[in-house]
Amino acid sequence: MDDGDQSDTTIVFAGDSSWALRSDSDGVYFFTNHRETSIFSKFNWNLHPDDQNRNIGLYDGSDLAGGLGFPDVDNKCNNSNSALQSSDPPLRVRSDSKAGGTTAPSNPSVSSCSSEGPPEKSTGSCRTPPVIPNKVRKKGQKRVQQPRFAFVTKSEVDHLEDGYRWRKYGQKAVKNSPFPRSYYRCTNSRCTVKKRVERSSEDPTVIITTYEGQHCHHTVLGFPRSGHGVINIHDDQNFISSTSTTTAGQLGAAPPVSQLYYPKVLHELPKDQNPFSTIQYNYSTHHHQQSIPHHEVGKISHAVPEPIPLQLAPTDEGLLGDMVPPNMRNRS
DNA sequence: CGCGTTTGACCCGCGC
DNA sequence: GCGCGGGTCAAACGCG
Repeated sequence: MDDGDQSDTTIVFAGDSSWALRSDSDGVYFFTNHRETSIFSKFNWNLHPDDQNRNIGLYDGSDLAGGLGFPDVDNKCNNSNSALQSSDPPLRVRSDSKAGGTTAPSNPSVSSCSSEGPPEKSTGSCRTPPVIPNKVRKKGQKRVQQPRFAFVTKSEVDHLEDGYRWRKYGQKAVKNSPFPRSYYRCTNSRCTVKKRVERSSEDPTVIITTYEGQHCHHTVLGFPRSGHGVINIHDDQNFISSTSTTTAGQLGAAPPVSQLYYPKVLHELPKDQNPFSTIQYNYSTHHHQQSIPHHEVGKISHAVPEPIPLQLAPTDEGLLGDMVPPNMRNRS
């Protein structure tokens, strides 16, 4: 059984503002239309410039590094991206003796990851130093974080394969939730990307994966693989999110890897049939859906027959059938 | 032995 | 100032 063969994903661009967000789902990035493009570009979403309707291809099949929400390989560990620089998190350095250096780097950004700084003990992380001492940080200076976004994914497996290797560095109990939150770093020594994985307390079938930062390297395992994708953008003045449904199980020869790279086409579902309306509602008060035109779909998909939204691959049914919202069952 | 996970401790920001 | 919750560290441990 390919766990994770099927999942349904809501992609939320959470704010790259301060940490003082009440929750990730409240993370708001203030988008205007052109800034949407900008933000997508940050993550190297392959926006088609002629796409006037904010349709987004997950990747164009030629860009191995351009997986869903992941950057192209252009040494972003150096953070040449000025936008990232501006939002570089003044990551903390433990001020206790264990942390070793408490000296603030001349450049508080993570840009030094590629060359200087003592290699981290086990991961060789490019956090050089890994964090900035808060005691050095100017008083009142808000801790900012890198651009981040979250995938809200229906899945039984907590850790969704996304083509990158992650090292878990922490786990915390989440208040008002029986499910812990796990913290991961990219194992690439030059990569600063982190992600948090937690299961929704409201819907245990929902995995919330929050990515922070940009990968500066290729995926492993030859990601992304062939896929099929449409992202439907929902936005209001203060918010942008997107939704796609995915399936990997229908790919047959494809290993049970990332759901993220096997998005189904999500047709324009009536709102009352949208199984994720509840989830989306957490982020936005209203949506409008748009689908990638067929010619765009063709550019980014092959090998996957056009699925019906939320249709389960046969082998998925036993495991995931219960995850299908009642209003979406018996649709095939 | 290297790599990844676990887990308790620690630090910080924030609200009261 | 204190308590709480979130995020991180790092020693210990497990596994291949």
